[in-house]
Amino acid sequence: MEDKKIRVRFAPSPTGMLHIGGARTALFNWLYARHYNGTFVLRIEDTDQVRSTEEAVNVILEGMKWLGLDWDEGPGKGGEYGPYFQMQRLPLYQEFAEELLKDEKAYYCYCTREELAESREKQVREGKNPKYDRHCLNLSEEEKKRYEAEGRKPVIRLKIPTREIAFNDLLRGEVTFDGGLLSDFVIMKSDGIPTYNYAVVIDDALMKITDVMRGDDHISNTPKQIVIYEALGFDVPKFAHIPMIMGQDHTRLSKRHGATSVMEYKKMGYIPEAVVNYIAHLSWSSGGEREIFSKEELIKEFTLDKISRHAAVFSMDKLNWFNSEYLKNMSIDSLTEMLLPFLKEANYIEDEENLSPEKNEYIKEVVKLMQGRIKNFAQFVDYADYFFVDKINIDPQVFDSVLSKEGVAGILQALREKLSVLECWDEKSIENAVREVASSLQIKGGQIIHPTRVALSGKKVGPGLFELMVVLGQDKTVKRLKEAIEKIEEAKKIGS
RNA sequence: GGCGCAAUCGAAUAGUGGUUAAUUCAGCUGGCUCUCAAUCAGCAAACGGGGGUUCAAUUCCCCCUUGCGCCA
Repeated sequence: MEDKKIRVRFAPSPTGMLHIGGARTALFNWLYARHYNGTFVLRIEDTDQVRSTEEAVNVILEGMKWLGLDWDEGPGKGGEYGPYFQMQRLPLYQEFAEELLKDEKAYYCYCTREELAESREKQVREGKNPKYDRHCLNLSEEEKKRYEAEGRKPVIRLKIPTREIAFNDLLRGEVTFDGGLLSDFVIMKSDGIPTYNYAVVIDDALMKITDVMRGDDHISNTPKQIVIYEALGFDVPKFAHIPMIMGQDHTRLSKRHGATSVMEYKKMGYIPEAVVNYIAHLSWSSGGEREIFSKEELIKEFTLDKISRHAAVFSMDKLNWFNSEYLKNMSIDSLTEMLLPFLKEANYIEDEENLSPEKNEYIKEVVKLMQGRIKNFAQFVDYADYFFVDKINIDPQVFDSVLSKEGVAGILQALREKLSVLECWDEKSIENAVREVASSLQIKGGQIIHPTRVALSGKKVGPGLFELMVVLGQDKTVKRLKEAIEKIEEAKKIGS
């Protein structure tokens, strides 16, 4: 059985976004399947009818696709163990529940919420650990009829054996639980919908899943599931419980920690390969010192023994580092192409499909200046705005600290005069011109360069000034110098 | 509350029964430079506590603590 082909699955609930933790679980399963030439199944656990939406299903599929995690069986793919949506598998759960009832491994329970609460309170009062009191375990047919006549709808509970339940976790070794402490939990609700722990077993068993890799928040669910596997005579799969991902404050990752949905990273302009590369390194490492790996390399390197057992903290800093590494190593052409949707979104360009060759060339020049300076595309939009808008925005604080200094207007004026008649608009000529102005005014280069940068870009930081001016062009440079001078004069008037 | 899982610099990970406990990110200092970024050089920074086992424990075992999770 060791050489049986590996089958793993990712089984998200479509109740929201595909979040970072889910994506990492999906990734580990995917890497594991690809490494061992196994099968990666995607199953949608949509039995939570209140919270599940079709929209959320699409968002999850979209996220998986964006990350490049393709599934062999599942939505849109089919497969011989379908359907892959739990709500389409309801008859299956019913069928096996009946088998359990017949074998007396499960039983109908008619207890009401109130009765259960009362029993629980009583047990707590007596200092016991509350669990279902098995009131309905041996109901006679008459008692059942009487309850039904009262209009009660039964649930189905599983009979938990009083013995030790153990399993061998691939990452943690043997984990044991005392079955006597477990309650006879509900497997089928009164509306015919299976509960999580039950449905997951039926599906994993019928889908012939060999290795269940999931978050370690499921460790405590595992003994319950094992009871079902055994009650039904199914092969128990291997389990590997991977550590969870926490936020900076070491609590479960949630909206409070900023972006937790993978699609938000797309929106912010992260590269999917970088995101994959980073989340692969949460609780996993190659063992060596290299951290940058392509997907193919990750597949090659990925094995269970390199997964650590403790929770990892998500770090935006590290993600940013991964992303800028990818950014730095990308060609200007592909970088530009990936950037276009963001420029469109920001209204910097009209139509990303039909760009004029000149405009395209211009964007590439800007990209050259910004590559190595940005962590993601959203930041590009922010840092490079002045290349795309007509009127630049100068932060009042920046204006005060740089442009309203004594003598700045005169400096910019001198520079404007020089540059407006400059014959040759290349980096060298511009630099010469700027330095000449500086020396004729007997000031240092920096004293002219810094205010000029603010005048042209509205920012104190950015690319080298001369290359910036080359890309911006002579007309705009001169125009913005003029506008800055006017602004300074205006501010003075108001001030005095 | 019961049960379970975990524990190495701020973060992610290496690592070993005897080591100067390593690397990356972040931080700090300096070089380069018109700023920022990049880059280069350097600095700082950790084995949660207590018992064992052992000549020796960060490493193996137990307890505690703390964190997280599941159930209630």
